[in-house]
Amino acid sequence: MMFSKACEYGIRAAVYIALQSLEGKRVSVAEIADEIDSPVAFTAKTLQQLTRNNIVKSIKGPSGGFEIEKEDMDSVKLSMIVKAIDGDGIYMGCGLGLKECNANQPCPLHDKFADIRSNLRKMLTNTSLYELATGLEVGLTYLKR
Amino acid sequence: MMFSKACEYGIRAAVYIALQSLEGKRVSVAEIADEIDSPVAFTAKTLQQLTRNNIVKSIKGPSGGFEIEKEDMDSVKLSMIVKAIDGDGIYMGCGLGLKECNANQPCPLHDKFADIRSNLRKMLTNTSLYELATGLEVGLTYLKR
DNA sequence: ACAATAAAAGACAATTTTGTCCTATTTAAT
DNA sequence: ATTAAATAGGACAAAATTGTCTTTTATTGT
Repeated sequence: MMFSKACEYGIRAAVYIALQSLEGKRVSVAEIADEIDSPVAFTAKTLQQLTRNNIVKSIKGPSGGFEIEKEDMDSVKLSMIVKAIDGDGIYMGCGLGLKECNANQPCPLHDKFADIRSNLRKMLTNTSLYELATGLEVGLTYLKR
Repeated sequence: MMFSKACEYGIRAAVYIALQSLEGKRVSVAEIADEIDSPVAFTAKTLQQLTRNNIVKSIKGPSGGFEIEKEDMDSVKLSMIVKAIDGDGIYMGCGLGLKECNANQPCPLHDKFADIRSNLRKMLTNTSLYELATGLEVGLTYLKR
């Protein structure tokens, strides 16, 4: 709706990886896809984007899988995941798709959107994977259904 | 970015139609597409959706075209256009794509998104075509570039 | 009645997104 | 060294979105 499917899967996957990493567990794509209810192969592709962007760490071979260092969890923000997969158009681009839309030459929605996009940008840049993972850990939030 | 291309064109087209209707002018698809810088045939399709939803009025034949009654302009809200083309998922659905995401079983972003989506919904349901068209009329906003 | 004009409708094409499958590469364990 | 387990990468397929083109329908003006 707001993000692409790939981005939705990417965020859910990252949160699940973080959750498991908090408990010192490394997870496979198969397990991730199962736990976040997403297509395995497609999720694998999406995870590749995240590893290339150093958002999650992948280890090949037996007992390999995905993980996120505990000390990185706090510095990895949602905005980094979204940007890696969808780009920053959601919170940077014009709501009506104009190339040149700014305070000087605003589209009719420019001012109306300003606050919303600003809040969205702030939320995404301030929310860390750690925060999301701990919410899950405590059993307050869910990744499927 | 936020809306589909069809929806972007739809909004821009509706605003342009409203602007011209304010001056008592009826406009053709060709003129609309030219003025909002969009593909003609595709814009025509999108306009069909708006006419079916009684958001704009279309008149066939010579000196026909699209228009919006002045008295309707104020009651036509952005949310109606968006809903007619993209559905209401942007401001009603879950940010992470979960089917069942609510206060009881929230996704990790549910609370973080609550305000943003609520503001977006309010903005869309409160903003009328009249308001947008008059901004254009005064020369404060733009529909292309 | 006829010709011209404009939207409606439908078939088709291109592109992007979403998704699958097979092979290659890396690594751990025996 | 060999085998097995895991991600990486590439080719392909399906579906959705975006876009074009042609024909039909309605309406106006002559």
